[in-house]
Amino acid sequence: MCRLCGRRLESTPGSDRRPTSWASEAISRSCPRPGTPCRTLRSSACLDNSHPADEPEFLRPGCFWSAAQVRPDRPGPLAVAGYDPRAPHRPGVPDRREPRAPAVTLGPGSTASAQAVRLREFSAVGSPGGARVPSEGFVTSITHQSENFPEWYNDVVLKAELADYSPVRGCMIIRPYGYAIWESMQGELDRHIKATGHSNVYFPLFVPRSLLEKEAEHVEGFNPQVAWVTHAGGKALDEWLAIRPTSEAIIADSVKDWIQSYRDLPLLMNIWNNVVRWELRTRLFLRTTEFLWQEAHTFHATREEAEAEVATGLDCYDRVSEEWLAIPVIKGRKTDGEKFPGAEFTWCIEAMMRDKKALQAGTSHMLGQNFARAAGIEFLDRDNVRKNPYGTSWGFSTRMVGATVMAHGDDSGLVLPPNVAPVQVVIVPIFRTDEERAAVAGAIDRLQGALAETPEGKAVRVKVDWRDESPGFKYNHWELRGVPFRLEIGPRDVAAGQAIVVKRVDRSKEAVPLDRLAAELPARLGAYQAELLARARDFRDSNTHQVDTYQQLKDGLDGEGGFFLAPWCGNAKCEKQVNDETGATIRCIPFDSPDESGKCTVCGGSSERRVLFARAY
RNA sequence: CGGGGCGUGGCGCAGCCUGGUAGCGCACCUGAAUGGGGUUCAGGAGGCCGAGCGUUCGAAUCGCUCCGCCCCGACCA
Repeated sequence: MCRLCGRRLESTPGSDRRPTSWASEAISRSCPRPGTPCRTLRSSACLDNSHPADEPEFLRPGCFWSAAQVRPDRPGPLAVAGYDPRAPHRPGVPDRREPRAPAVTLGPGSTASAQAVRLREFSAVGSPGGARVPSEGFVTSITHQSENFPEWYNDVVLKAELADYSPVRGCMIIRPYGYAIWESMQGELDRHIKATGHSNVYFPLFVPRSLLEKEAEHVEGFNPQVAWVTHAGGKALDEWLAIRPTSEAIIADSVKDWIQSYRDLPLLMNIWNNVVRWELRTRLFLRTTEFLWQEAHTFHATREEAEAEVATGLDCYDRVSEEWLAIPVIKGRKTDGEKFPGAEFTWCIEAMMRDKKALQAGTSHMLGQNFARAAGIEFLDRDNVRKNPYGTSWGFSTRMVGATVMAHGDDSGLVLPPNVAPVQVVIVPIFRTDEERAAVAGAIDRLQGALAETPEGKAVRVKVDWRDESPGFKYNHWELRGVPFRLEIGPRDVAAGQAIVVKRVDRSKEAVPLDRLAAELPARLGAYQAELLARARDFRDSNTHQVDTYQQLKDGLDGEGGFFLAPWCGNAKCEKQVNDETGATIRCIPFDSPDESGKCTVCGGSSERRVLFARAY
């Protein structure tokens, strides 16, 4: 019922596609006054001209969002993302919203569930209400990894304040602490990209439909995931605008006038932006409807040069991943079934998370002449022949924040590599009286002064936690946030001229003289960074297995899990069978897997090398 | 889309059967003590009980309709 005019709002059949909760409400609550364009909204008012003053701000004519979300020319307003008007309607597509993690309270947890965990822990050590055994783990309201890894992940991302859910389904809000982590890896990758000769540029958010549809395989691959703007300025657009799912199409079109001669090549560009891909199933950072990333786009005169560029891109990712995020990766080539729509081939890096599942950490695509040809880009080569340039594109996204969480975290929360940690060292002062406080503060001031003038000039990101909370509370607070080192400085330490240095990753404690601490911290952070990488590499290697029969592969996947290197004949049918029957996919054909003749794990046909099978995110 | 369940302060829940204008824990604010692994005590602020319509003197509670969410299945990847 329209709350303004009282007309009944009727349900519209076929409203099973639900891009957002409120848009779906709009769809199913259209107000069918005959002959009157009617825009009905979540407020359950029918917003026709008779009561325009009540229109929500964001629905007034001229407002972009009103245009994007509502179609006045249809009884059921349909600006439906992922909706291909040419496709037959498919009923029965379910609403697959990722379940929200049970929201949680921060801080000293005593929510019901936290208490349940606490009770469980007490009973686990056999002394309900008795003294806690420190090594038995902390009282915490984070789900244990071994209990339910996805829930652990959600708990950590929310409680460490990396991100939050948004009012729009599938989208996320990146909070300051999470954004700082993103900025760190973004900065590092940007340095690599520039060092390899690329320039940052910007292209529009909107892609005219005709451009997106020029490359046939590309359209087909992306169409189901594209969000369309159908209205703007209060009226229907003659040509729909896609909200970019990626920018190949618009870039290829835009640069065609820039490239006339081989002298204009190579053209090496990079964009930092957001893209939208309508996902049915989303997870914070790992797969969101809108995400932030970098996409490099290059054009070259020769195939060889373009192929070298694909390697350059992958190399940037490999280095950022290993050197900055301490995540070891396996480089390889995607199978044809997994490659980018419109590419000739796709290279990738794959990483192992602590639940032994794989995560695609970055991809680099050889576009060949596909997009150039579709967009009509031609240049005159040395030999005075007009040719289409060869293109590449490569992308690295906020998903890597999730990868960092899942590659290093433990039951106490995040474990961050120092390079990306927004806070590398947290100092927790301990005192009772004002005199003690003053003494501790003095020691901390001197330490901070010394840190500011480290010989290497390398600033250490230090935070002193003076909040009026108990020390134990602060320990847990910063452990949850993955801070690599904690310094405890109390009266006893000031007297002894030392600080207690606690490593987050193994919680080891060590007394270090205050006068050496500042000089040593950078090296300790460096060692910590290396230790995390080594730890992750050990974990991955010890969970990577060679298997030769399908039975072994299935047993392995269902058993302890991990990565499985197995022979494959190259046939897509075998690939699909494994996926259908085990849920695993071929993550890549690793570059470092040696030539080795064998029999395909699935069909027994001849295989030239082993490929990497795993269940993946 | 089929079957089941659930919507009550920020979060987790009780109250509903047997209508009388809302309560608990955590989080939040204030004060004091405490402070070397999630510290106590005291005081305080915060809720049109998912929405609409009905029944009634009176609805969180009863009835109808709608909306949203979760689980299982099917579908998709």
